[in-house]
Amino acid sequence: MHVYGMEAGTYCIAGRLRMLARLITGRYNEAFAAEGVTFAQAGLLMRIFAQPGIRQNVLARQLQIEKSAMSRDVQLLQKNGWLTDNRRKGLFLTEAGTILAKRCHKRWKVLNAQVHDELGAEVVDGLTLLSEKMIPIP
Amino acid sequence: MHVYGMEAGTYCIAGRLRMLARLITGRYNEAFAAEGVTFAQAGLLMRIFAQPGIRQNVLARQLQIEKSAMSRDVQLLQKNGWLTDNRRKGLFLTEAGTILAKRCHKRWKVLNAQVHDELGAEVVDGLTLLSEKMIPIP
DNA sequence: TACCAAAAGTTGTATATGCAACTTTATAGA
DNA sequence: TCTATAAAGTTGCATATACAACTTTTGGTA
Repeated sequence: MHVYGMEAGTYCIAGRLRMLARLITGRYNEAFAAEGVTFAQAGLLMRIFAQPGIRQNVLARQLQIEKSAMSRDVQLLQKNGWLTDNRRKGLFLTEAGTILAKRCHKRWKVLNAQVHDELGAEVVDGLTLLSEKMIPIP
Repeated sequence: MHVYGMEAGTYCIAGRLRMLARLITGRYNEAFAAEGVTFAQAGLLMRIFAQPGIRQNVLARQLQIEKSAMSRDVQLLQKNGWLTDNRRKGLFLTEAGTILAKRCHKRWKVLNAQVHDELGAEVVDGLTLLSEKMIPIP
């Protein structure tokens, strides 16, 4: 077997996904940094805005993240005064949280369009379909 | 504005990518666990097999991970006796490392085909093209 | 109401990763 | 050869995440 026999085959799709995820996450984080939040925080704020009263476990399922990670993220939002203090009855934004969610949404729209262009509609649509297929209850 | 006005728009492509990356990474890790290595370690072993003498910084660029993360991953491989001890002259596999790389490659082939089927050729090809476009020097 | 089991949420621990500062190695030019 | 600079590699630190154990809440039933 010659030296390069394995080369063409050694990529892992997982690696590709992770690499792209890192790059794109960086872009989102840069954009949301202007609002003083991370990509993850902005995403949560926007989702809670859209689905007030949503439970952590539902969000965790939608976003496919650990409930423990969700718990900590939510605690952070509350510490910043963006959530009401009745967390365990469902998640609701405060005034400040609502304002911030709207500001994030504006930035999101611009950036998402950019990224959509860069990645190409096929890939994005493919990813979207996959996500929907893989999430039990969106 | 009604409550669900923002809902359709709150997903972030970054989130989709990260979610899928988590899911798929889990699959690879499960498969490689039978060889006692993680997905990341297996990937490195296979790449060093294919490109003996490669430098850490080149690998880091190819995989788009931090050079610091690469340094630590490489140290781990060496601690396990899979790399020769001339790390700074380029990376070379030991006998044990070579054997393991080949075993990993067998598993990789099976799993990659499975994942390829599940995700669909369009998405995988799309991701592959993107990766190649985004990596400065493959 | 009282109790039990399941679901939801929290916390501890280990590991992974990004960023920045630092050290070591390589390279070009006097 | 010697030196200055850049490149490569390492380490420290902060944060993110997975997994597991634990606590709290919920919902059904006697």
